Amino acid sequence: KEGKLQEASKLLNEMLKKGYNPNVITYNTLMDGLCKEGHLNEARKLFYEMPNKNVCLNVVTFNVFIDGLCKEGKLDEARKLFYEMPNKNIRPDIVTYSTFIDGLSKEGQWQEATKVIHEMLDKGYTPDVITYTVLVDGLCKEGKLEVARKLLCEMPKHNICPSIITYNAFIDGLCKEGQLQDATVVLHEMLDKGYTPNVITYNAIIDGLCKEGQLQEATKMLHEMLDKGYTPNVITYNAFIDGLCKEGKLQQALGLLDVMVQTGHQPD
RNA sequence: CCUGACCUU
Repeated sequence: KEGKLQEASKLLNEMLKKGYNPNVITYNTLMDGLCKEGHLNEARKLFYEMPNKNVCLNVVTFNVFIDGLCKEGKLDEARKLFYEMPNKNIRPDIVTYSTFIDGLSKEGQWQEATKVIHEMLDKGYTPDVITYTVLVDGLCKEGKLEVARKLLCEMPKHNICPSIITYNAFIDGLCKEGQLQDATVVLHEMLDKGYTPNVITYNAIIDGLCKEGQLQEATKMLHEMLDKGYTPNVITYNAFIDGLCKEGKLQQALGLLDVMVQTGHQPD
């Protein structure tokens, strides 16, 4: 989690040499780190080496690797693994389903995603807040805002509380469709229900406003954010700078770049 | 002791 994968890999080799037996958790932990640092090939090597070292793969091994593959755009390989799991006597769990459905929806494979969702429900798995969020986000990005809204509203009926991330996904969807007034309505619904928005909530709205050319409104939002004690991040500034550039306000954009640097935010 | 969801270009 500190990104020191070389050191971690060295330790694994040392363990093997000294005759300690790494277990499935050792391998899963390392594979996850490797995937997240973009060393998918190294992770794959471990995945196929585990049986030779007499370590049994478990559902987390598959979950980690399927997620890594999806995030690197290797959906075909992820799919193969997903469908192979039953042959290895490993049942996909709710994490496997959410991970794979997220991967499919991010690649626009909505047909297959729907099939997998039905399989999941047929097998009696109960979607959790993350499964719902994956779906809300995917639907929003497909422009199916009303379906997403319906799902969001149904969650409490199934005793699942939307999280801040669920709301953020929906608010972002509304903003991207230009439904900014609705986005602020949802924001206030959130506040009424006692949720605390975060920088991502504000960024989604600021970006939406900037893209609509409502820069003065966006500025107001930024100040609301600051007043409430939230710190803008590099994405906040980027969204703003992009909005200013697209409105031809290059002087202001450059000015904001200065503010950014002076407030200790590293431009990327 | 390990795994899944949200924001800019």
